[in-house]
Amino acid sequence: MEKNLKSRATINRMQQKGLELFYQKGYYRTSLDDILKALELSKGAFYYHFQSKEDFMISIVQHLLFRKVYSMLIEPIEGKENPFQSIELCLENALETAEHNPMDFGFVLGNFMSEFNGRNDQISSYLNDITRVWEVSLVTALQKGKSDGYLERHHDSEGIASYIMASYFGIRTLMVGGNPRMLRYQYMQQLRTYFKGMSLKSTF
Amino acid sequence: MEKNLKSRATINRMQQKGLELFYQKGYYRTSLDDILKALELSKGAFYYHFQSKEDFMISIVQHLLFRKVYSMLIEPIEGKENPFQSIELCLENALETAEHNPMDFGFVLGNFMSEFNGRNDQISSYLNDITRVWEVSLVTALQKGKSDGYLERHHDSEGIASYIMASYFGIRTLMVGGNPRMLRYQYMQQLRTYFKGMSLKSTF
DNA sequence: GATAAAACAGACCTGCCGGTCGCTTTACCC
DNA sequence: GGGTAAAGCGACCGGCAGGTCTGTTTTATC
Repeated sequence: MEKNLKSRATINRMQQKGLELFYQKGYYRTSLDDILKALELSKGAFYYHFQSKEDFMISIVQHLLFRKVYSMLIEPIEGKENPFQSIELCLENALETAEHNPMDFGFVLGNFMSEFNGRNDQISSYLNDITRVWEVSLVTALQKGKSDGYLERHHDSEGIASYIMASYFGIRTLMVGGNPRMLRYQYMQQLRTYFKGMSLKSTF
Repeated sequence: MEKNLKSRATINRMQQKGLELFYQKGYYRTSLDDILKALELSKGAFYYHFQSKEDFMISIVQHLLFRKVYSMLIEPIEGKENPFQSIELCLENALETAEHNPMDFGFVLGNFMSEFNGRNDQISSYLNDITRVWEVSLVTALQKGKSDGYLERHHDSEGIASYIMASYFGIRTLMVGGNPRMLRYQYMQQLRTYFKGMSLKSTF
């Protein structure tokens, strides 16, 4: 294998397993040895590719985590006609995936945010960047919805976006300890009620 | 001072400072030495009163944390007439307190839930107990609201309660990294919109 | 003021964690 | 196929964490 390719492959394996274990056990409770043992790699290999555990985490956030959030929550609503319908479908899918995941520990982004908030400003900052991209995507969809006549102009797109995000963050936390199936159903039902009150064209 | 009283006083000081630091830095990142140093107490004192760090945390959850959640989120809505109005006011107050707290790290209960979910079943269980008490209180208020003609009977009280809780969990997470003042305003605005769609007697 | 229990002090143990460093192996190039 | 740099190895280090244990101080009781 080409050297550069091998390097990238190793880095990728480390990031993948790192995200997996950090998500499962939390960043601070997961040691590098845990990750390296699972990959059958050594400390030397790790510190050849990364400067520190923190640097490693940042690379995971910026690459893997961002892509994960993007493909799951942002991309599915980009450029769609009806914002309410597309957001609803997108969240429904996200919750369904979580529900059927026997190893679900909540919303990755949300977990990391509460783990790093106030503890590590740099990582928090990168996590907030992702949140902001999601927010922008929701606001854009809602604004477009106004142009296309799905939503009255007087509504606050930013406010709606924040509310949607907050509710999703929260329901994912609740789903871990509660009945995921029921909570997903209840959540979608209430989200529809919420949307219905603002929607012009009744597609419900 | 009477012995038993002194014991209780020390235990209380430990729990208070423990909750404070666990909230600020997280449970796993806070060492017993951190807590004991802040209190000018020794390991001997700690292990005289508690069996382990975990035992200590459980006592904090069951006593301090429960009371905190109860007085802030449950008691204010108990026995009130208009459920929407009382819930709205209660959450408004909670968010305002958070907003003006320069050392805000999010919703205590939510942070602990995402820290312990999947890592420590026992503590998670106690945290979920608190969540459930909150849920029951919301459902009760909503059911009473149906009797008193504030809410149509066909609405799903449990679903509404879950949705309210989820949104609060989430907005508190977002407030740490974002603009708390704006987020609080947006949240309350959207909560009112959500309630408005279900409310019979228009008190808004 | 002697006594016994309660309350606390703090040195110490063991294990782990992030990080270092000198060395070996692997892959490419001429 | 020997040289060279990338890639990887793993023993080791210092620090700190939870927890133990022995000894000391405080407090109530007689």
